[in-house]
Amino acid sequence: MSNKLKVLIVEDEPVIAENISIYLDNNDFEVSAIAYDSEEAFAQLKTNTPDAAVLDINLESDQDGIDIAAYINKEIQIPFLFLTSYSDKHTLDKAKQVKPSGYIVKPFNEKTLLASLEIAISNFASEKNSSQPKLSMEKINRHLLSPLTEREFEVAQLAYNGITNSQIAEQTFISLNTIKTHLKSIYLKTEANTRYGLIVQLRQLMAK
Amino acid sequence: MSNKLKVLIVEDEPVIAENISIYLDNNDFEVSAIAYDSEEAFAQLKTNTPDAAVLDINLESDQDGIDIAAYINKEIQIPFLFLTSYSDKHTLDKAKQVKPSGYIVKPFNEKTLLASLEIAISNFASEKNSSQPKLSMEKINRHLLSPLTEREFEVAQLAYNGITNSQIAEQTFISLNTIKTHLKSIYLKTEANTRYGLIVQLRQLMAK
DNA sequence: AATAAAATCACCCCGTTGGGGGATAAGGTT
DNA sequence: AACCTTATCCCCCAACGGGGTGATTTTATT
Repeated sequence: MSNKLKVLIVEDEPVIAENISIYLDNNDFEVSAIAYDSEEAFAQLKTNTPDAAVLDINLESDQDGIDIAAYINKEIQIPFLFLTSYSDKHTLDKAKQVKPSGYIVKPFNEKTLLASLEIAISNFASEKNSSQPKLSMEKINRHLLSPLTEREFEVAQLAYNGITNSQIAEQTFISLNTIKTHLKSIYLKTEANTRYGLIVQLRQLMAK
Repeated sequence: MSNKLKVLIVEDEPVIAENISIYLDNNDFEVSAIAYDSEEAFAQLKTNTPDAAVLDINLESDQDGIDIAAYINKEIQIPFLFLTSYSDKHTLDKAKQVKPSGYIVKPFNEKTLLASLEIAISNFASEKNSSQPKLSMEKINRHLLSPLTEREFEVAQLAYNGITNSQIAEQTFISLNTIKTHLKSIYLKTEANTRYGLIVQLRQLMAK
């Protein structure tokens, strides 16, 4: 089995599509398919889901590349780049709405395409993993008048993951009473006064 | 006051830097500064913080563009692109670690630079706003055996924001008992059994 | 018009949680 | 040695939240 990353190319110009395909093939990517129109693109996305996509915006169908991108965001969730001749304000504004990983304007440096693809896939993967955005003690303490101590942070983390005081006590091999003591101190410092208030507070501090 | 977006250029080749600068200036960006080495880059980032940065990787200083990117991530938090001649595996792998918004290889299409900058800034802004990631009823229900009703979702949202049942009751003009009833139903459907368990659950469902 | 689903409300009970104290031991600093 | 912070633990108690059970009204849907 190959561990090459599969890329779908959506490009209505056969010559260009073929070029891209060959270039990707020669550089450690596997082209899962070339779609010359949106119908083919949707079909490929469903049945032969790639790891990423390179999308032309102007296609000779009623649905353009941005529609495909919207579909990807809603149903497939893979990173994608736009590769197009148009970079006027209107097109760009529409492109922004679907949050592409990159936007390359033709004529383009093929190395830019490769590099952008790699970065896009890498960023996307690390974002997925950070779905459980680990709390950073540094970051949180930066926003608190009085910083959390290590133990307190540890308890806060466990509470953040939605477990009860007894479970926290078990996992840390600390008495339940001590957990409560730590939590009291945490509440003082974070100005929270409920456990769920704390979770919300931590979420917000991490987002700053 | 100008509402143009300020961009810092870090590029050790004066000719190229100047070119980029002029091009950006002519296209609705304001070049906050050109830094020819990392020291200047750090200084500019601190004292004249831009909205985005274009970074060359290979600089003639001991610190390269990736170091600058790391600094940006840690201290400044703005989007940035790499614009460089090198796209070998090693450089790319190092670049991946700092999660650039884009990676453009020289020689480059200037329109690609512009478009990439716009997209980068737009994506970054919308990510920041999603710090308060609004819950999507669609997205959550997609992962539940039995979907939340509208009222239930509304209550879940309020709970997600860390307020008490009484406060939820006040805000929705519903009796406290009814809030509790809705919550019971929500717990059944989400398989949570505490309010904070629910918050964690919702966070995870939204991340999928 | 009949039926199902959703929304509204009530009461009881108990467990966890949160806030009030108070206390001792370990580690680091001056 | 004196001092401060951190970490550990205990008890009490009120309050909020979660679970059980039941019931009525409103809104869709057929």
